[in-house]
Amino acid sequence: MTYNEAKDKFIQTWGALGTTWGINKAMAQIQALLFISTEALTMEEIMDELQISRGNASMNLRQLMDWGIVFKESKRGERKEYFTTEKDVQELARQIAKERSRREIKPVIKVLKELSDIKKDGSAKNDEFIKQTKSLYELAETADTMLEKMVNHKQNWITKSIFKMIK
Amino acid sequence: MTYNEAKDKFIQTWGALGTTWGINKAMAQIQALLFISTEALTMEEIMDELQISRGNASMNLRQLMDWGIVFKESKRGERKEYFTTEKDVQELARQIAKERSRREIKPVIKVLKELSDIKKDGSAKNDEFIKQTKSLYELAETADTMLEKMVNHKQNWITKSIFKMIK
DNA sequence: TATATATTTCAATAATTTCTGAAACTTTAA
DNA sequence: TTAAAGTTTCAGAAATTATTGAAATATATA
Repeated sequence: MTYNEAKDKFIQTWGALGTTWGINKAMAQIQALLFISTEALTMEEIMDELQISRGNASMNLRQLMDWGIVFKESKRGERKEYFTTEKDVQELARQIAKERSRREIKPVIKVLKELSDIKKDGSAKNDEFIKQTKSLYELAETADTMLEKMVNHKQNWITKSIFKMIK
Repeated sequence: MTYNEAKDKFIQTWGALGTTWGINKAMAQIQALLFISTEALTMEEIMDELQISRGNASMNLRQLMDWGIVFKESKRGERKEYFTTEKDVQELARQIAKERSRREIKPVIKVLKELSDIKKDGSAKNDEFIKQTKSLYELAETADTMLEKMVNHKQNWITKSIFKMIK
């Protein structure tokens, strides 16, 4: 496999993986491209490599920046902007975990708490509802707390704690 | 909030969460409905509760069964089938983790391994590609191994190991 | 200030995914 | 068998999501 074939396969694979996890293809592909690039790229270069439109590139770069995993760079004497991504996989994973927690998990936890707090009326279905939403709430809380610890832990936690985790 | 409002909100919230994680809304909602239900439901009841068509219900129930989180039950003397879901959240989480690993993570790990194995040619971009895909491969491997341990561990691992994990 | 360069926005369009409904199929029981 | 009840399949329709491209906006330089 040549470099270009490998590069292409990587970008395609990353885009497809993103899709199955609710992340739009272009967004995942832009990040993939930056991730293996030796230098920062311009929007023009990204559009060209991935064969996407200016608008698409612009919108997805903005989203990636909102996620905190892509950054703008200016080169002195140059008018246009250059883009890079977080290159450290641990940091990348942490940042993504942090954002997904903030955007998607935390709000759901809040709802689950509310819901499991409806008052008892003694009926079986009501009891079941409270029981089930409460246990879901507890699981989500625990999982999110774990994610949070991971997010706040700056050293490469994962390799260190894996065998400690389930003893 | 009345029981019915709460129930509705739960189903909606669960459907919406599914959507952001690449799971189709009806599928998530059917699972939610079964999860809080005191008894097994027929397809008819599911269609009626969620206002979805027969085809939709049938297809998504099949998928949920393929994921191993919804089961068919037959009641003696009754012709139609009844559906239930896994009621234990830990087991539910385990099963979902197991399937996502098998379907989505493992295949990507395989590709990453292949890609990080392309031969060196000394060029900077080639070196960078190998370095980056390799570190992604290693992260994915470690995370997946962790997931696997979780999956194979039958007791409520999460509450037990959380504080052990990051010390 | 005017001009060129670069970026963002957004309405229109395209692509993809989901859903419907009816026909085909299966199963049970009379 | 035949009929009735239940389920699956799938082509077409609907809904949702992603993408384009051009106008509007912003920014730097002469």
